[in-house]
Amino acid sequence: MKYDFSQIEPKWQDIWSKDSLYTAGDRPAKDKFYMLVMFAYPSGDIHMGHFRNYIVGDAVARYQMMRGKDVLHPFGWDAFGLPAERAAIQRDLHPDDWTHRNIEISRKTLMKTGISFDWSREVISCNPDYYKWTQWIFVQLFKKGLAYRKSGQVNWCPEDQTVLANEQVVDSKCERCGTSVVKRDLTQWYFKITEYANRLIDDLDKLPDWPENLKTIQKEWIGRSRGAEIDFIIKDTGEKLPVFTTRPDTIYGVTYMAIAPESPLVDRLSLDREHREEVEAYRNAVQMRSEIERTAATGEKDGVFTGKYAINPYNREEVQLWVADYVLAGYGTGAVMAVPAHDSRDFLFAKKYDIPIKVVIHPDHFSKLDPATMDDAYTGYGVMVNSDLFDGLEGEEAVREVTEYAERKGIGRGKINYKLRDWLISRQRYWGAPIPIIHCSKCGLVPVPEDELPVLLPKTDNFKPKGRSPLADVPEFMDVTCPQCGGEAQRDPDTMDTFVCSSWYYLRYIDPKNDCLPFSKEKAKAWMPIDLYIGGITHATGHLIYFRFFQKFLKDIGWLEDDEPAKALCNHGMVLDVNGEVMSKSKGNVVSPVVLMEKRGVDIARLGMFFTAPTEREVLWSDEVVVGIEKFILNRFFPLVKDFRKSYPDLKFNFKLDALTNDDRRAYIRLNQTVKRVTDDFERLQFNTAISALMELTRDYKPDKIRNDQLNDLIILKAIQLMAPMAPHLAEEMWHRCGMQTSVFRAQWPAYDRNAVNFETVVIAIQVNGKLRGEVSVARDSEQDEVFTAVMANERIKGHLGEKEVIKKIYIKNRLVNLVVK
RNA sequence: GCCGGAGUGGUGGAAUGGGUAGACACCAGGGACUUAAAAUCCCUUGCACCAAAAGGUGCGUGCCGGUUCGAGUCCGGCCUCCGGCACCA
Repeated sequence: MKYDFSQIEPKWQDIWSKDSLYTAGDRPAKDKFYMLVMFAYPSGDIHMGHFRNYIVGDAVARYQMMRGKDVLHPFGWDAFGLPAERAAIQRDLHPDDWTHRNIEISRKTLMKTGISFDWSREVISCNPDYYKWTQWIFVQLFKKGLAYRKSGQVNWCPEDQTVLANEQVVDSKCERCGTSVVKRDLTQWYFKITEYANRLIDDLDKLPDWPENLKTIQKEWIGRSRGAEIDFIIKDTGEKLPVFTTRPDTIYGVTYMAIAPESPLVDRLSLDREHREEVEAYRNAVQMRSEIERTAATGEKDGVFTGKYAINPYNREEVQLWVADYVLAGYGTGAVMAVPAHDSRDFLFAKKYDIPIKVVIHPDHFSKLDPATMDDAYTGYGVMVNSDLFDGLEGEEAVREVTEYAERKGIGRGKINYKLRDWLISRQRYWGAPIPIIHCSKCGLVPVPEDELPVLLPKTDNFKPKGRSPLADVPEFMDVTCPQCGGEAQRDPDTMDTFVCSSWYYLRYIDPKNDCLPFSKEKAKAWMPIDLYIGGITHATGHLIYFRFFQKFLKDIGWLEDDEPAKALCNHGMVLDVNGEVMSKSKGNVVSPVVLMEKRGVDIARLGMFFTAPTEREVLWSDEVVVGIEKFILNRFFPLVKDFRKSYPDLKFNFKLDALTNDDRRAYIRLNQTVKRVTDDFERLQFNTAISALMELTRDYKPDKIRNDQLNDLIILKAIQLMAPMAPHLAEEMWHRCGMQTSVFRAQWPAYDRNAVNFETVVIAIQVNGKLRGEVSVARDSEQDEVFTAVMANERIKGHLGEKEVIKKIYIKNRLVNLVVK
């Protein structure tokens, strides 16, 4: 019996499409399930990693469909951005042409995989009907003061000739091209994501179905720390010098202060000539150092004395004011109070420059620290000493008291700081959504009126990167009149980071054709939140934070109801080559799913992927992975249809166990066990074990022993249903060969008969002193006494017991017996 | 350095609330069918040892200890690998 996938697959794909099997309604009529897979870059045809991502989503979508849910399972293209633009330039094509052409190719490939995407909702982020709303969201952010311009040091990629967000810089290199980034002083657009830092951390607790490790990564990235800001005073100028500290309880141990070299504070110090020269020389030297050199935490600390002093507001003590490389300009206030006795970095620095070390915390009431013998700082909490009226206070209480004192005296305040920086979203590239702002010399920054959106990206030949925005050299784009005063004005020449486009696509899917709104609130209310979101962990600190931020913002301005966009998140493992290496074009080790699909069929490829490892684990892919599963499908599973007896049983019927022969009863119980196992496995996305359960069912199914025709047919039909989410074409074909008229995906997911998941007899393990010594077969749920009688009759057990005394008997029903002997 | 996660046969992996470790596969070996091969089917397959055999014994989930009648699973201490953060005051 031949499984002719090349004929079967297109046949069903065609029928499913004609029957609109995957088309979701505007509002779900019953229980809904929003199944989302990550937005795809159309920078090349799809590869094994995409394939894996999408088949997992597909299996879930189909399973939920069969469970009777209304399923929304959309797909779309993250079509703006560097990868697409770079690919286009390499081929000497316009990004617009190349992107759309490539989407065509990739879409065709995807359609061949039979994935249940609702293509009627496809979204392409570089099309004006989409980026109109990306711009609309920008305007909303701008109106709330959450989109703003500021100047400062930014990361610049010399290769891509554009600025990058913090999240796009990995190990001081451009995440995309690997070029070392440099710092530049530029005025750029930012989204004030820091405003949401607290909620972005706290709301993680509302997400029990997100992976723990991902939540930890996000928490650390946002990096919340609680402490206090304390105002020191610069002697002579009298200027306030606020510093952030998590340890106000060490305030009396401050022996110097340090300012970041880049900090503008340094310029305002009015240094004497000698010190000014030294400080400037130091600042220049620091500028020359590479980012890597500077951030190597193990590296030497160095700095230069400014000749100035700062006054500690608690004890009026004057301490030296230094400029030091280890202080970061971008965190806190760009200056620190240094407590060498209780901070390791300050300790190293003080040792190097012979600055006093003053102990103000003792670990407890009995031990004392001696600065002369310390070889590192003591950084734990302890008892405050040498601290005036605070002496004797301990730990967090000490922190609280010192902070409250500052607030009372107006010399400081409690403060929470974050590592998270605002999100730099402007790019000096062509291929992105134009920033909808007009620069007017009279009115300043004026947002493009909403009824004039979108600001169309002109299809110019002037798109190559050159270090400044290509659009700046397109006068017909740049020159406009100011919407407020009507005077001559200029458009903003920058485009938005693609991560902006991909921060709200999940909402556009809900209402993809809406001309008047980004999406309808009612439809969003009906479909949101996303029930399961599947994608790689690579987006942990980027997209997966950004899209949570957008959700919260849109909720705040009344467009959404939930704090969080996605209830559950699944990170699938990577697909590597046989040697465990990442597949990449440059290495030439990319395995395309297309070749495999053409050779063995989509469903075999899918099952091979599912069977080889659980979803979250990485997979070393080779074609051998499909060998076992292919044999199973071709020789065992597909041929089940020829054993079908056309009795057409009611799929909801539960047999009475007494009415069945022994063999039939066993087969019936086996079936119900399998339904239960596969259902449980689907709930936790463990497709590998679902497949092995079906293999066992098939192995144990012996048609010549089954007397009851309805039972026989029930087994076959339910096995097909259980297989359907993973191997849709195969299952649909088998379903119809058994004479079923409607789609297997419209049939209800099998329920199991609760009275028939256990056999009447169980095999119980017999242990002596915890060691397995034999087995005994007894009736299910037997009482302790009967079981022990059987155990004691066992010859092998007798041998092990010998003359010894049984001092304890343990009986776990239906599992084991343990005899403790002496 | 800090924070997560993981270490199970030759390989991919099972074991879902402490309860028969190795399900289901791959690979390998043996056999059947065949003129032969492929395909297919059947058997063996954690390691070591004892036995002619039936079978039995010991060891075994990274290492060392603990709790328990019983530990892959819980606790403590290490080792290795992977991921994240990395001068964040």
